[in-house]
Amino acid sequence: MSEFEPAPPTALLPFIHMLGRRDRLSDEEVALIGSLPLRKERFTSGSEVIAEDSRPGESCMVLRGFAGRSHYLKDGSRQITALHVPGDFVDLHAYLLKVMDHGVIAIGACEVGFVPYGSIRRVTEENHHLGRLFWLSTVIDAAIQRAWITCLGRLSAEQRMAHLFCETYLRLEAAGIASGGQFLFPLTQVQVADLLGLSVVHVNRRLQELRSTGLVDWRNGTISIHDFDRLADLADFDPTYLSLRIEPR
Amino acid sequence: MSEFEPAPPTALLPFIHMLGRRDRLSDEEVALIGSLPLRKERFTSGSEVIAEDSRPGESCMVLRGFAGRSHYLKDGSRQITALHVPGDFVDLHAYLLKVMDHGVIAIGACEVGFVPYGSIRRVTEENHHLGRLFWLSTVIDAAIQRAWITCLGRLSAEQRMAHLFCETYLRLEAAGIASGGQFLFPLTQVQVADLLGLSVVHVNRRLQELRSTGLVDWRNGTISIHDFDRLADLADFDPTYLSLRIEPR
DNA sequence: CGTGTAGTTGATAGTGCTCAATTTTAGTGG
DNA sequence: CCACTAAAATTGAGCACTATCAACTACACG
Repeated sequence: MSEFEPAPPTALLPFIHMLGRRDRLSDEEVALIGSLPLRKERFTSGSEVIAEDSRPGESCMVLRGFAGRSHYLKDGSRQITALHVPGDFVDLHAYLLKVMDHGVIAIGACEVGFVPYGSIRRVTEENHHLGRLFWLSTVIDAAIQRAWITCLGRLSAEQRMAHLFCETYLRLEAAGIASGGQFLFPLTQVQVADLLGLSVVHVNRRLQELRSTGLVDWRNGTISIHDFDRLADLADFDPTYLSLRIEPR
Repeated sequence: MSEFEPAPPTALLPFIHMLGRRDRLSDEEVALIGSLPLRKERFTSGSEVIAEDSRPGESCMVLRGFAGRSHYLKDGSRQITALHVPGDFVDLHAYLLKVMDHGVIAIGACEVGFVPYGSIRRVTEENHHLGRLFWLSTVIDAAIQRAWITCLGRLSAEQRMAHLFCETYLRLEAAGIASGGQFLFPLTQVQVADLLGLSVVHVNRRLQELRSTGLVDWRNGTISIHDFDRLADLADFDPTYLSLRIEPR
């Protein structure tokens, strides 16, 4: 980073880190991202960050902790359609969609930053490359969602859980906040059930089975992956869809 | 359309129609879309339009028929993660992702148009509004995928099928090629099973049940929805996620 | 020490899968 | 136009995976 550019706010580092794993960023671009006005807010687990069917005027980004996208059905059941980690510009989608087709909720304690649409527009029009990187971030979200569709459609409960653990680890690593196969994972089993389209009881039982393989453990809000390769193999996990390669975009 | 602008090629009308259901397009923008070079190609059912793991240099758009995104698993099973209808700019995603994390296949006989990345870049940089609309098209894809995640995670087999029928009808209507509750649907039951994450046998049995409700029928490659509202109610279908509203984007 | 949440266990039922066979439909060449 | 063939749709039987319901335990917090 040039000594003449001010350092971006610490809160934005995971986002910059995440983009930096996908393409080169110029100093000017880093500064431009740093210039985004950011309204920070904290949420307790389960609370609503953005309401379904609302029309927000800002997009939100996860700064610390986890957030998710939630869909409620008529019968009261719920599906969490995405899990977002620090650095994810979660609601860039609504910048274009205008109306929320889903809610955004905090999963575990979570700090979120809100960026007004006007600033997003200014930055993307001012710098085409950055505009494409913002676009890229939504398109990576879509790729992750496709992987989840395959996961829910064709994998067993045990495989789905293993897949979630593999993916979450790599994404946290890409955001620069996990290494050595360990990461904080402050979800309840109910939340994991809603992520994986399973019942809590079944999540509990398959988790015990996964533990007994020795490949991975999840206790007290921490996941430890003891053998990533074999876990990935079990889950049919192929990280291509995370686009973790530096490419000119 | 201004009498001084040349009409866009017929092949692009579904795309223009689809965008026109989401925002107003100026004559100039329609002309700019019409200026995109389009290499057309036909595919027979099941053939590969774009290979998984490849690095294409053009994005493809469905002109006629259906296309889908496919994921193959190690054990040979397959999940189709998206169904695309005429007007869908399917592989705008790869414009940013660079490497295909999935394949694109023809579902039924299908005509596809290929647009080189250079032209996409030119158009989106030349006209910021059109750039946002291209972005929007990928973000709507993502919204549809989220709805599918909920569908696979929380709905019964019968509901999933009903949901697919409701969604496909509205999308075809938005592309200007379906009305009156009827549309061509040249999929095999195997393909529907791979879309819904079910076995063929089960698709067949639930389909018979759906038929017996009288709400919908699917025979000889044609779907007839006899009571959309009740079918949508059965499927817990809410079209919000399709963004079928004209908004300044 | 009481209360609430999260995690765990048992028992039972249901939904959807697999395997295997049969019927129907569509396409092909004679 | 018919016989032949392959693909698609359908049916039956048995089984596996996952859900539901209802307790019960463990732990954190005031």
